[in-house]
Amino acid sequence: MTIKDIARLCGVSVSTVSRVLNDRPDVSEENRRRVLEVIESSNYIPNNTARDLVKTKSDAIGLVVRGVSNPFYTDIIRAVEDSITAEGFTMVMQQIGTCDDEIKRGAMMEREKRLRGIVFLGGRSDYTPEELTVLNVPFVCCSYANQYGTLPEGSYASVSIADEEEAYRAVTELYRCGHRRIAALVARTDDRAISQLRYQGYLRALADCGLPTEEELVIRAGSFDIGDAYRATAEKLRQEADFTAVFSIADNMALGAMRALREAGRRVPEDCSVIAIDGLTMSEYFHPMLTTLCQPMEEMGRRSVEILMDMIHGRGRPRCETVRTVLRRGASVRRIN
Amino acid sequence: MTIKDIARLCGVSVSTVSRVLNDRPDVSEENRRRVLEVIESSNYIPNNTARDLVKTKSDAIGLVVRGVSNPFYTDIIRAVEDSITAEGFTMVMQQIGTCDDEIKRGAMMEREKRLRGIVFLGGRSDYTPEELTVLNVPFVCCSYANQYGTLPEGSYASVSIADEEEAYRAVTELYRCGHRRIAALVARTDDRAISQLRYQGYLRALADCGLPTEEELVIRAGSFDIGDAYRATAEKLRQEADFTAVFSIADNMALGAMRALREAGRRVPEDCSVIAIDGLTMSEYFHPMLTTLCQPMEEMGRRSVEILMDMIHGRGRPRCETVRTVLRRGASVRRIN
DNA sequence: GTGAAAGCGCTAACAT
DNA sequence: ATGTTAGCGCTTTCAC
Repeated sequence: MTIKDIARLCGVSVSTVSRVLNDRPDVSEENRRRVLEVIESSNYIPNNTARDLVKTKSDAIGLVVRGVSNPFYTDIIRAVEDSITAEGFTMVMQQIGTCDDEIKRGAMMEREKRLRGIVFLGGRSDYTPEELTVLNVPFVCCSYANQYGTLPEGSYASVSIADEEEAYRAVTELYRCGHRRIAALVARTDDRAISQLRYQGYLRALADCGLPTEEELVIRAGSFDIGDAYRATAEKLRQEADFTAVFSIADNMALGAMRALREAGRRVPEDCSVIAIDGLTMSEYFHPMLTTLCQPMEEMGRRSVEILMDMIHGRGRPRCETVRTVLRRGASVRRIN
Repeated sequence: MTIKDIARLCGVSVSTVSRVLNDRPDVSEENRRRVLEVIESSNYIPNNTARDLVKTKSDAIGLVVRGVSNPFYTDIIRAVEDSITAEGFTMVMQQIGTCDDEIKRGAMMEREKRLRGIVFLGGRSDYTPEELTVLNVPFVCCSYANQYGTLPEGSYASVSIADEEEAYRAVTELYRCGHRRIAALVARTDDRAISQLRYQGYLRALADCGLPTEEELVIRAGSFDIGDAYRATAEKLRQEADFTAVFSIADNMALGAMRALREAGRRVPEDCSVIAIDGLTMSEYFHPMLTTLCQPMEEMGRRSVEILMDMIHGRGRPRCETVRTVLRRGASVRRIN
């Protein structure tokens, strides 16, 4: 069933049918009604492929997700998908490994799929202007930004929290509660992305509080995976590392750490406090409830798509939005002063 | 950059370039090399849209996810996406609400996107042959099956656990541990899908164990959402319902229930045991560790795509695979006999 | 082995 | 207001 068949069935030309299909005004009411009727009764659905071809563009937005093991992305993916669909576009999602280059993969998808835009979830924060030249459609970085300042103002879009500052805030919160031996649970300290940024916030907070930086206090999990965090924390505890609080760069990792603490006989928060950043729903159900800086995930997904749409429709330059976290006080942090 | 440009650059015809692009044998080695060279150096990527149009089919597999709030789907979505990409196809994902009709949405997508196949995640279990006629491409039901037997053998494909039986198994496990007052935490009892099937398994188990069915023992959450499960359980506890164990139809819901129990002053498992079905990674990190029947999620996603590929490539009829769960004993169930 | 040409289903001038 | 027609970029006969 093609547009031709509909045209024949209605006794009109294909252009008339096409006009009805695209809600053009220049069709007589009578013809419009007839065409609509036939379309309805024949169950006709236009071939998007043909439409895309002639318009030399599709209705697809690519979502490139880097690092699959973080449940933090789940809610964002949902919000992104919802928004994209609500805007009349289609989401094509592709996951890539932590070692893959999201820009290259995005560029591939862009051309193969004739994408109209791309949302990157969880990428590096230090793109160079040169490597971005392969991208010819608007894109927006969701949940991370160019926080190393390697890109000129206005040349890219992002929606994220201020990772370094929020980490700083979390750590000083522990300091205010009297903690002086504060450990950091990180994925890596050199990923040029979220983990490194939050680690830097941790370091700055320690410095500002007049606390020394010690390798003993850094728990390196290697990834954002809950199991890795659990094992790394367990190992650190086995070495009898001395700390009264843990700042985890992610909720997910904090939950792994809490199990390790528990199994090592250290109660949270009596023997060790835990604070994290992310605000997973799940964290509210743990015992003790995790104290965490909540990212507005639904909003972040939504805003990302809004910015992308503005760019696609030529409304304004790319812009970077920084959203604030909200401290959700659970019961995993104890005052000790 | 189109195929024409490449042809011109190489001094050959578009057909020759097309042949090279599609790995046809009938091209001279010399031409092939030249074309490949130019393609490489010019960064040319074929327009998939045009290819799809002429082949009257795309490389897209649709993933229709129904009910967004269940973290159980996360891992499956990942496995499905990985497998689809590995097979050289593209995943187009669409989420739909619990009230939407997945078959209708699938049919829409099928035609708009020229899908080659569809994976349904979380649908009803009682399709009629008639309503499936709108689907003209192979599809596979992932994580649920036609367990009401409304479809003729060999007319659909699925990968799932035997929901009713696994629920039966979970409940009898509680019985064996001495529990006689066993509550069921369900989403609904009439959704013609997973919740109802597992509830039926619960009922059968009670009957076989000679235990009466009581409304007092049914906690109706209305959805699979953790918050709904938490609230429903809290409400049931406020009514001082009398039970020593809870069978939750999903891990996620069990975690909500455990918080409600804790807040009501009931310790798990000392005062109340909890068992569930799903096997979320997260459940291993809760305290007490949740005892649950684990579904092989990664395998389920992978197998679904394998079956779909077989159907797309005309290898064999649709088939239904039932996978077994594995009991992961946590610490949430206590023997009381 | 290679090229010319006819479409795939649709949109968008352009003509009427 | 409506119809005619030329492509969009590619694959695939069908000649040569």
